[in-house]
Amino acid sequence: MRTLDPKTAEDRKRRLLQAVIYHFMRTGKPVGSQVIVDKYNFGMSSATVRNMLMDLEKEGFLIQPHTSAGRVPSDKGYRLYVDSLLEVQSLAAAEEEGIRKQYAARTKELEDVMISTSRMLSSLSHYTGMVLSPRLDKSLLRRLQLVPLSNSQVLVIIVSQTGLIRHKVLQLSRSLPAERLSMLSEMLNARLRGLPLSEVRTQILHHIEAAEQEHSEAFSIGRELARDAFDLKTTEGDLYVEGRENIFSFSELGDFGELSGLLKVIEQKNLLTSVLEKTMKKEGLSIKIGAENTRPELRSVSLVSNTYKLNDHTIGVLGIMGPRRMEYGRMIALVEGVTKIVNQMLEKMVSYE
Amino acid sequence: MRTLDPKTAEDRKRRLLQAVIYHFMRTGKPVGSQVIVDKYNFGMSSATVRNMLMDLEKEGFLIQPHTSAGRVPSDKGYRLYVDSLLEVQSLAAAEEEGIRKQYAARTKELEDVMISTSRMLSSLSHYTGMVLSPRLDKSLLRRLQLVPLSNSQVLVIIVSQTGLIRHKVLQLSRSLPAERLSMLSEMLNARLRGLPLSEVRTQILHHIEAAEQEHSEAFSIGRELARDAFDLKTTEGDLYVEGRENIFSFSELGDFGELSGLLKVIEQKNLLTSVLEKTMKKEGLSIKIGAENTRPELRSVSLVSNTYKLNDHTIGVLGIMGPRRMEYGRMIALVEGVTKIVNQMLEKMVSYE
DNA sequence: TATTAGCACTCAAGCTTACGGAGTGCTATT
DNA sequence: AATAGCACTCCGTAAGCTTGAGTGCTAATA
Repeated sequence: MRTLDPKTAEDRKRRLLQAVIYHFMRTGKPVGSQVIVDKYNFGMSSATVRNMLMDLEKEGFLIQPHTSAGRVPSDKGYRLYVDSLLEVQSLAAAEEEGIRKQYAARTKELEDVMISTSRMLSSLSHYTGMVLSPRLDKSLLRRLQLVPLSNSQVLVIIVSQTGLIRHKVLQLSRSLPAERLSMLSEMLNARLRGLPLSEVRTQILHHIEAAEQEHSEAFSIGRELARDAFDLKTTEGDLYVEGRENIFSFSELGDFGELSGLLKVIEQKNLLTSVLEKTMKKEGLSIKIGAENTRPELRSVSLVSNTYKLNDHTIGVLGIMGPRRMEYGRMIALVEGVTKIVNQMLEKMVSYE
Repeated sequence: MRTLDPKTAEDRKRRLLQAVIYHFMRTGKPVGSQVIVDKYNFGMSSATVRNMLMDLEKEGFLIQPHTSAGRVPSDKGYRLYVDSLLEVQSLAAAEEEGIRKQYAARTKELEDVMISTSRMLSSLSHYTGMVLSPRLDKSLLRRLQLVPLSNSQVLVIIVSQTGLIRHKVLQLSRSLPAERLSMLSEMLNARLRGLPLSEVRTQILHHIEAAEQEHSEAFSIGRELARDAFDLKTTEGDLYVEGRENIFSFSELGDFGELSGLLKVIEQKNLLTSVLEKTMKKEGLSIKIGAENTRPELRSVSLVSNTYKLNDHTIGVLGIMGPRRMEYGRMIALVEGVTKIVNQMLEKMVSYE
């Protein structure tokens, strides 16, 4: 049995890589040939292992921090590990049920779901949990309500089909009696319901123009509505982040500057939002390992995220950010499990309509 | 002129302390006797300065990190500095006008004011800006509106006199036609307006009981309203924090653990809220230096905060968190200036009513 | 021909030593 | 009371040394 079947040899190399990555994930220290021999039963000497490690390094799956140190997985190594070596676990039924219960009953509106979800992701992973909520302008209008606050102020309430609730105070240039306002509210509500919010703006103007003859005051409020309340530039998806403090435990306390850069990205909503939005481009699970993230500040972390949807339309992303050496298996299972639950909750929420 | 008037001597010691603190604030390094002689014109030799420094240390105003190092101000030293040495500057009129403009026109509701204010504090101080918004249960009800979302769901909108807007989705146990709901909405609105929100809950039940004979359905929704929407335990003052990332530049990159603890406090809303609430107990400017903060994690930072009010009632706090060696003069002026502006804005907002 | 044992080599990390500099406290002097 | 002078302390840094884990290569082996 001297000569090995090349397939077997290749297979063994894979298993070795897997062992190295696995060990590194647990310890965080470069892995040497001796440890492999000691702790994993490959039935060969350290010298042989070393030869194979050299091969793996030449192929780019491993990296030596410096000559005569053990090996550390490269991004490419992790990638292979994630893509093929890993048998994807799924959340145990009991575990999933547990999560479901945690959501409790108080998730009637979308914001609650978002908050609970980011908490859940963070506390179960011990990393940082993130959820990007649906963009308002992509949602359909479920209800529009004008509430008089004073002679010259109106509170505009916008409820989207997805359960997002937004409000905005409008300063009127001319006053409007309460009864007229509530009529207007009903009128607009009836005509605009079900429209995408991005179209509401132009539709308001349209309807208002038609009504202009009848009630000139409607014209002015309509213009203000369209301009201020439905100016959706500012209504990009909201970001919910939980467990930022965990980056201290997982950032490998490398150097200070790196940590600081990471913090800066995590603290700034717009930066993190744009990162997440990128992963939303294609539906489904996304894993970004180290430098696969475009932002250089994120080169030492990995992102596991998934899109969630409603009526077969992708409407948002959720996921976790952790160290590159995370237990991808568990994390993938977690993110997928939570996504599943969120999808179901959203569906249920809309069906109440 | 050998023998000095004791008053003059004391005065000179004060000025020396001031110089040490001033210098330390700029450089962050322990201050030695030589530097004082070189850069500040006290007209005496380093030996004399050393003697005085020893006195100041014995009195507890200065600390030596270790034998044969320069001196560093103690909390007590900063305290004296702040309390008496410091001539409080006020914001230049032009500067104040600049801030006022920054607030822009889009601050019609309270939340906008809070957000803008925390941003303002952070960006002008380069530290971390914080605002604690009024507690909802302490405010008066300005408007209550029920909006039908579906047969079994009602959106409850609560607008406080201070301009706080809260919403809550209510799941009804029995359905209610839209017209009846809007009548109920108007009825409650008329009767409850102006009441403190903390009383609204019991009042709802009261009014509902009276109406029970007429409309039994009102009873059930009223109970749900009182139980869910006006359960104000969860409505403690909201916290707005901006510029967390700045703690990296001011935390003197001491040791890692300290920074991590600080981060943890800053990240957790409830912790930071309770810290700020403490400073709210007595009205007016509050300066907490280092260990004067009860939380041990905050022992290396200082807090400059001020209460803001409406109708002579303290309703919230705003302030900054920075390094102990901050320029207290400028920071105090900043916090006071911003408070003044916020007070005025709040007054104006309520007057729209 | 794949594997192994053996060996020389490398490098990071930790420890010791040396030393310059900043700063002090004390004492004798003015 | 203020100062000059001096011995001393301690930090920080750099240089040298040792240790140990780990490597790559080569020659022997089954």
